[in-house]
Amino acid sequence: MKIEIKDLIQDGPKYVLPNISVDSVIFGYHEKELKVLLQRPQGISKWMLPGGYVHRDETIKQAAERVVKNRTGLDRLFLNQFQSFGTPTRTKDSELTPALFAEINQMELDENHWMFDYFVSIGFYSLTEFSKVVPSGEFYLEECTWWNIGDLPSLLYDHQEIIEAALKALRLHIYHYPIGYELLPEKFTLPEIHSLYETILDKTFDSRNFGKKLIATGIIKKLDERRNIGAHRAPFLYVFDMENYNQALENGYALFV
Amino acid sequence: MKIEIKDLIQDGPKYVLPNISVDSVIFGYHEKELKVLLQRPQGISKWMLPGGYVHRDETIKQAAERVVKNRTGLDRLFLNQFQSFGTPTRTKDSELTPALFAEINQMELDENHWMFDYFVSIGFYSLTEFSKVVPSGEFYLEECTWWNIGDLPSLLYDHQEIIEAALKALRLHIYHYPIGYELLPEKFTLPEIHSLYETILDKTFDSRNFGKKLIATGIIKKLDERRNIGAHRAPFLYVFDMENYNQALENGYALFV
DNA sequence: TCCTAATACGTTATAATTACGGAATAAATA
DNA sequence: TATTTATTCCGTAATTATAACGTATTAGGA
Repeated sequence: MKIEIKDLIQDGPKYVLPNISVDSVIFGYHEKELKVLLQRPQGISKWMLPGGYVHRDETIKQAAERVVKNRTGLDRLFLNQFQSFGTPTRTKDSELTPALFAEINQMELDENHWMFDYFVSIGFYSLTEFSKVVPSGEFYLEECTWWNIGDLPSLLYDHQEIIEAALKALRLHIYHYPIGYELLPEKFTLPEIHSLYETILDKTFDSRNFGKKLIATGIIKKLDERRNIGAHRAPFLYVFDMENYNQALENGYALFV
Repeated sequence: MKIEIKDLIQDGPKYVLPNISVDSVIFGYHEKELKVLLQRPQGISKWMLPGGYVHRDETIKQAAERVVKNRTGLDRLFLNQFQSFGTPTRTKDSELTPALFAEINQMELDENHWMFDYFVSIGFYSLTEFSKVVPSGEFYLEECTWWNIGDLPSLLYDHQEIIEAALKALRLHIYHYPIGYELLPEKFTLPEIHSLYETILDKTFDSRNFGKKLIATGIIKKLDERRNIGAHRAPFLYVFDMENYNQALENGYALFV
């Protein structure tokens, strides 16, 4: 169900749950850089996470999926709830006031408008294949682009804190569950998946030991093909063994200690 | 701030956030059994987790602390947010209907009463020292007691699922962070903390190796005292080294692989 | 043909973990 | 007083996992 923005502003709680939002930290991986998708609303200098309200007929996870799909176009997602944020003042900001919001939307709205109330936000993070994503905003957004994780702009509300918590959760996740299926092409090389892990964890691993351990887990299978990478020895291609991969997602495993 | 129940039922959203609740899984440990504190409302056959609403001037964590304090009397708590639950139908129950609720409270209230709307619940779990707790209900509760984790009664809503998720989160937590400070007496023996870990993880550990490893982490210190346990060799007493313990809470550590 | 930079494969040294033998101890019992 | 029993406590050997590193292979380019 698509809700008209004017209706939403005026009668929000008729369509969505008041005082609850979902915010998504969308991670992308590209050329050995970990990135986050951020958006900037009209008339505001600060950036924020893609977020939205929960429709009365959907689950919180479906709400997060809808938000991510609107920004990335992707719906086959690795999506993970990691933490909820609830402090009475977390969405107060001196720049983004009800008055400014009213002016931008050319409407009258009072100080206690429902959108400026105490909001508890459920945080999700997702990992997406950077190259498949077409960042797209909505009419109320001026920009929607990727930012390197190490070089973020000034953020609205407590969104800096949310990103940090998401990154921490992602890194903890990697120690127990495999990743890569959503981030790498179907066929990939050992150095590619090696770089992926190094980038996300911001650590280096001995490539010889890394490959040995990863193969030992059984989650990847070697193919009888190589990829031509130009002026160097052609590396073998691998694919994920989805049976073992999914089992590791279910039961967990330890790739590093 | 204490809110009168009649006011809450009639004008809830004036005092608390609508559509949001906090539910607490309160774990207790006693005689090698892991227990959960549950309550049963008047006129209902099913049991439920202690839960409550979020006051407009408190954080979600403070709300959870208030709930736990009301049920256990304890305020020095190990309290951990682990997951939020949000499905439109999660708080529909054929037994606990608005009509029954109205009858119990001797009030008129319609089908769409705010308390029976779609609620998103933020789940917290806490570990408490069983012996210090005095389970106490409120006037609308008929019972409030401990249940063994392996032998739970029939539960209201999705509370069975919430308990399972809490236990999973607790067990994952133990692999990375120390526990015991809230659960054991100030001075405890190696066999005592050994049993605690075995009970919570539902696994056995070699007592000789367990002790060696735990001492090696530096989070406990041996005293020059023994505890008289009757007909057997008196075990040495230990205390937590709070500096190392808190550092392990901050940075994490691996006691088991 | 040789050089360079990357992948691929293997071996060894070190560290961590697990398994287990057996002494010490406190109190009840014969 | 000696024996039994259940438990704590200390140490060591065997096994396994991890980390460190050496070197062969291979593609393109100088």
